[in-house]
Amino acid sequence: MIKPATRIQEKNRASILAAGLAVFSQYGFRGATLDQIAEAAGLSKPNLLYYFPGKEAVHAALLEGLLHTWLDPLRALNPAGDPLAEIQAYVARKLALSRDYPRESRLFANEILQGAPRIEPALTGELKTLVDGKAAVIAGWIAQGRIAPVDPYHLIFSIWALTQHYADFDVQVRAVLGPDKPDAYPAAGAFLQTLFTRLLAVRPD
Amino acid sequence: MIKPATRIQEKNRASILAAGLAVFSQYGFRGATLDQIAEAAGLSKPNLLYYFPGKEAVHAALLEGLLHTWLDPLRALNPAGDPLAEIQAYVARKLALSRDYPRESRLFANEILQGAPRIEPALTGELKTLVDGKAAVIAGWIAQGRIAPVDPYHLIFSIWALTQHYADFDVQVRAVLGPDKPDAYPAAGAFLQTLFTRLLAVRPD
DNA sequence: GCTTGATTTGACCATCCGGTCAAAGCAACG
DNA sequence: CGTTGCTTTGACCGGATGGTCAAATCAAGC
Repeated sequence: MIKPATRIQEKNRASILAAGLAVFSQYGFRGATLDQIAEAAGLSKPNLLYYFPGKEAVHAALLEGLLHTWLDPLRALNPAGDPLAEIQAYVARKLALSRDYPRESRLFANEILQGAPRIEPALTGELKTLVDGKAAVIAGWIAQGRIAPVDPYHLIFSIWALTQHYADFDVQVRAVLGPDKPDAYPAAGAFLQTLFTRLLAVRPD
Repeated sequence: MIKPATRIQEKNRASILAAGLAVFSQYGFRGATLDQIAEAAGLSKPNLLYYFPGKEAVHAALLEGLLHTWLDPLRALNPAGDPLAEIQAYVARKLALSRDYPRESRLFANEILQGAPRIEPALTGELKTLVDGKAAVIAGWIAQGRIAPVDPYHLIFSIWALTQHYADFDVQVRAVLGPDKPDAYPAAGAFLQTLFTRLLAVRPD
């Protein structure tokens, strides 16, 4: 019963989502206008509304696709791996996400900042479940003495905060570092590796 | 030549700013409406516009007052103090700011997220100057071997990111921790103290 | 080339929103 | 009480914005 979605449909839906990402992430939901999105997508406004029933729907489609991508790096944390290496790899993946998909990060940040009116259910559901699971894994590592003791939840928060900061507060980072340092990410990566090593490495004594 | 601002003027201006803070921090600049702000302030819209020339002016007044408050904790970093204690105290002050003034934090975050269209000059000016100065102080401490070597700029970024996260992403933090843990700040404070101690303490060897 | 269904669009609508204005209310002071 | 200047407001305006609709265009199969 599902219509098989022609070539042209896929193409237009894709460019609308791409345009929506660009516009929503820069101006926020209310700040974005359908005309802006339509123009960025190379379509007329009524034509855009032929593919999505409304502004809300474009935004919702973006957020839905986003959450998965965003949680994948955490999902990949392997309980059977070496604890410190696993966490370092997670940090690196998350930082790469900030570097490569800053607009997605800002779209997400905008949503949370406004109180997550559209994805609150996903936070208390999917997100919490996943984090609870991984926090238990980390707590296990700590109990085994394989990493230094820390609150697993706040450890995860710290990874989110530190990595997303470089995407969400990009303008500020750039302003402080000055124009000669156009790319903060190499130094950021090195810093974060140092930070989490010193935080988590079991002291040799 | 300056009019001495009556009691009633001060009161109304104050309640407009309070209302503006509440509304702007929740909905962003474009998402906020003058009617909302006026109602929250207990005034009619034209009456609000009698005290401020426009929406922009209310927002600007809020941001202006904000930057000073926001930078004070960093300004108080004392070059003559004990390095680790100074940084820990800075972290504590900044975290207290997130706890006590979350709306101010979100207002600022909103502005930066949108590309800082209204306070970019302050970022490249006042902010950068202050950070450059304090980064030099930290670099001095490192050169003297009084704290472990780290990139001073990214150290400062990490303090901002970690403390502001608890205000800006409050909804997410709450969603993950669940309803039984209504106040994340005590645990957050302890976690951050541990983190920065392990990051910066000079290893006894 | 004709039919059919998918796609596109110009014109239009209702609502919201920032902002104006003239007039009304009101407090203070002579 | 009357005047003066500060404060408040109902009514209104113009432009932006989300969304609709009927008609036009186009693509594909026959």
